Amino acid sequence: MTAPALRGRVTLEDIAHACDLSRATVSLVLRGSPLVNAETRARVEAELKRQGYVYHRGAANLRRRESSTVALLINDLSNPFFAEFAAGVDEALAAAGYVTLLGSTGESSERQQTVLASLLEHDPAGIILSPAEGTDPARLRTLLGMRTPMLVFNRALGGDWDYLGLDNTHGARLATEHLLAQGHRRIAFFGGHEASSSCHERRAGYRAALADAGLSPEPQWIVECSPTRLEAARQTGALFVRDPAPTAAVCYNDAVALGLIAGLSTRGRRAGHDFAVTGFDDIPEAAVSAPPLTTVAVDPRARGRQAASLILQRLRDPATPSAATIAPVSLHLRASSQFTLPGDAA
Amino acid sequence: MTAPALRGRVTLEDIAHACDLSRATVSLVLRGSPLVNAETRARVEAELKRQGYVYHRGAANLRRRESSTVALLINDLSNPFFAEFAAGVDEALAAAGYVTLLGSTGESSERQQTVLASLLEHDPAGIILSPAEGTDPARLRTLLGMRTPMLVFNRALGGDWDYLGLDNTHGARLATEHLLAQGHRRIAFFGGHEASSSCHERRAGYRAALADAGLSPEPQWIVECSPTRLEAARQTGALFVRDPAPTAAVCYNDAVALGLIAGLSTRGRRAGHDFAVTGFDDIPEAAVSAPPLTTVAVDPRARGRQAASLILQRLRDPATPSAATIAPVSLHLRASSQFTLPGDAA
DNA sequence: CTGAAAGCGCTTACAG
DNA sequence: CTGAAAGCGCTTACAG
Repeated sequence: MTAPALRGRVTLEDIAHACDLSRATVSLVLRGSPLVNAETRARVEAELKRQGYVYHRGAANLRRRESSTVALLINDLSNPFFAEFAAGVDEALAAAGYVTLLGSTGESSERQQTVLASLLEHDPAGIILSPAEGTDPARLRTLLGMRTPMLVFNRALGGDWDYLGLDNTHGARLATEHLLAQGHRRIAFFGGHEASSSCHERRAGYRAALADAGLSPEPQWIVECSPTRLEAARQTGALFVRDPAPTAAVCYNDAVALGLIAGLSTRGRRAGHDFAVTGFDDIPEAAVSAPPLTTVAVDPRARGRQAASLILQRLRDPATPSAATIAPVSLHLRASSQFTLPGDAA
Repeated sequence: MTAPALRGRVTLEDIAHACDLSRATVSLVLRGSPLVNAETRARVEAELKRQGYVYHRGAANLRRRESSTVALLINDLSNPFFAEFAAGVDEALAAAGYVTLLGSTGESSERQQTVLASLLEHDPAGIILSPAEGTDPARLRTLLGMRTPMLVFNRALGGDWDYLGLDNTHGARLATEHLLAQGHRRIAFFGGHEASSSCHERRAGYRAALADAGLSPEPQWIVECSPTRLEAARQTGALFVRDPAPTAAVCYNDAVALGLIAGLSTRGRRAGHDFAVTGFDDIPEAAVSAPPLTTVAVDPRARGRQAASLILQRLRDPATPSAATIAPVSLHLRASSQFTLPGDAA
């Protein structure tokens, strides 16, 4: 089997010629102008269909100095959090008549510069960026200039870009309060790197909840590790090197929590029985792990829709106050019904 | 905080004017022509940087009648299979200098028509489509015409489009042989709809493996259900209504397998102990379910890279034979080490 | 109600 | 080595 023969493009000129009209009139038909005679319009529309005309939005955008695309730059779609976020962004952009230009940084700030430069050449009306770790705002600004509005998601960069963040502090507080309500008093914060803003904020929420309960964490209860399942499993032992050992842990995210559950199991402990664990993100795996994980639901798809509508609003009205002042997203705890703990009040 | 003042676009004309040159010469510099005097080139490059020039690829593409985008139409990024696939596509397209235009059909053939029409107006060089269920090839062809090459992924549509499919038959055979090797003789095929080509093919592989072992399935071992976790859990009972009941099931996909595991648990049976289950896809949840699932690894990310390189090859050489003749992807079984079964040879 | 003309930002033969 | 001119497919005042 061979490829079908490709045909050349049908242009307005072709339609105009066939209808004995000028390009201008055909263009008016396309754009739904009321000036055009009804009979003329009908003739043109029939011809458009007959020749299989496809509007060349790029040419129109060039002439009108507009753009109908928005660039979406994320870490990687392999991460369900970003995949859901991207799905939400695309859904809302499509509904508004925009097309999503996709780019992945792979969590590398170098690649981020390259990919962003490439996307900018496609003249997006706006940009939604979930910044790679270690992003330098100054370099970003140099690349971006002042032409294209950008919404930063998930990781604050400073600068005067719009920003949509999760209320990490509040989320971690919810998780910590959940464990306190179960009777736990020796609660660890497990995973993440203090240098990242989201980890920093989550730890703050954790400390605040403990402080409200008149508690303060032992230093050895705060354990750093890369936010991956594997690293978390490897670092599990760090929780138990010194007494008093914790009886529960607020984890930086679900990946870490799942790794911790595995790590506990290796040590003969059963999560949800000997040791309580909470996650953050509510990734699909959280619901099917054994036991199902109590976690902070972030609803990344809704965040995506929200990000899209923020950037669209900015495009409509460039003078609106920056979204950096918009209240952070509120989160809720999705507690697993199967996740009950023995009273372990120390 | 207010939005930064947006500035107008810097064009070749601006650079040319500043350097006392014509647009043509600046264009030659951009395109790396050896004709340009070295000193002139240096001056232009400095000025490009100074003014923060951004190449307008759309304008260039219009003039050159080229395109540097590829449209990717998938069901929904919420499905990790498609998210991984999309990640692979984007990775390979970006490496080749293309930008991905994203579109989601939500498994609706109506939306597929709408979204594809919108993407076509952005003049993609090619299209990668994972078709929605119930896609009508004739309507697709009407919309597409003969201008834009398309690669169909995962679900055969007929027509003379390029096609990349999984070797479903082989995968299901592997899963079935795995269960046979464990000693099972009464093996069900659970989930999916016969009408879908992938389900049809997987059942064929299952039957073939059984036939090779001198077995043929009882009719009640073939159970239809929608390929979702919930439906699978609901349909679990259908496996046990009549004797002889199966001792194992080859599931249509991982979602169905996880639903079946839940359904078994409701009935007091333990998957991997009283009843053996295999999946298909190797989604991330498969590894963390209890017990971890033995499944057919499809490596959707590699499929994405493959799809991208096929469409790129088609763009390079429109006359290459259609990929419909390309050998289907081979699959392998990812057996969970924790998944051991009692000998249950009937 | 319709057409001629100019122009969006670029490229590419063709001269010189 | 550099520039003038035409043109990609469209839109939009401006005439008529």
